[in-house]
Amino acid sequence: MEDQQVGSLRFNIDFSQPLYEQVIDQVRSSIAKGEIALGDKMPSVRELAQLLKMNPNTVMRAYQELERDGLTEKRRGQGTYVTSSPERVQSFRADLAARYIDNFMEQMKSLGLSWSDIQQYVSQKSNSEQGGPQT
Amino acid sequence: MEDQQVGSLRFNIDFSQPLYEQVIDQVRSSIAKGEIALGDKMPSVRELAQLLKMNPNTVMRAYQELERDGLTEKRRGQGTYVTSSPERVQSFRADLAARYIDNFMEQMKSLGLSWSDIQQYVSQKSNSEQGGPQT
DNA sequence: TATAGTGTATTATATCACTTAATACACTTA
DNA sequence: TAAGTGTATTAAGTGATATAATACACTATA
Repeated sequence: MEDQQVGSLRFNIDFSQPLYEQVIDQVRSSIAKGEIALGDKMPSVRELAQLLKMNPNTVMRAYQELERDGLTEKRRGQGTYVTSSPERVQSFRADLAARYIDNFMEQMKSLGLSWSDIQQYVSQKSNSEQGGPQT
Repeated sequence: MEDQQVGSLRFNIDFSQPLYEQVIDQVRSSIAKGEIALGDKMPSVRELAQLLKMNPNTVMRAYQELERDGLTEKRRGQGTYVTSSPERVQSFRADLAARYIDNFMEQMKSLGLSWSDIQQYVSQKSNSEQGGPQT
């Protein structure tokens, strides 16, 4: 429930998922939404570990996956930086979106629901809320 | 990869998820799609365990959650049966669909994607395949 | 009344993912 | 030289998952 802030990064950590996955997801999201700028310096492993009250190894694990995804770059002795390449962010975003969508379509298929069923549900939902499904 | 069949139930078990979750998901799906009829007898705990090469306790765990969901009923000394109530199946299906959809919308939001972005992706995908996104 | 087949409960054990802890090393900057 | 980077290693603890071996109460049936 408690939000943690470090630089332009926000974190909201709970116990519903592995800690390293939550760090990955929330950094990803910040980059995808442009909340943290390309080329920006990330908090150091130790600094983030202390802030989020977790072990440096746990943060390391998250940082390593972010680098594998091409979203961050490491510079020896200097630190971790958000990639400066908008293309990498874009392609990662597209890949991840495709994965999410495919997974979702599988779930709908397992319930025997069609795409029009889904559209109907979403349009109902967006009418009962303000602003609709757009971010 | 190997499909297992017992009565009108099909199972495809791998090691990507906990075994009991896979049993739950696949029985749910069979009921939601009407592949197994309302009121039908389910395989016994021991029978399914032997077929799927897992421990009876693991199958039991799955069966208990299916009953909690209202999708099955147990009769002492007789066995486990699919519920005879179409209403229960419908309401469960709606609940689960809502959960899936909300989760999906959260994922899209975390990537900064709008509902129209998603529709565009899905319509592209259904054009490059046969039959479209309907089941 | 036996017997076999139901679901259920218990106890023990094993494995694996996740997490923490403590420490050390190589590199870069100041 | 000192402080701050990422990284690697070893050890330990916890909880979820799964198996194994039994045992019990209930029901249908021969």
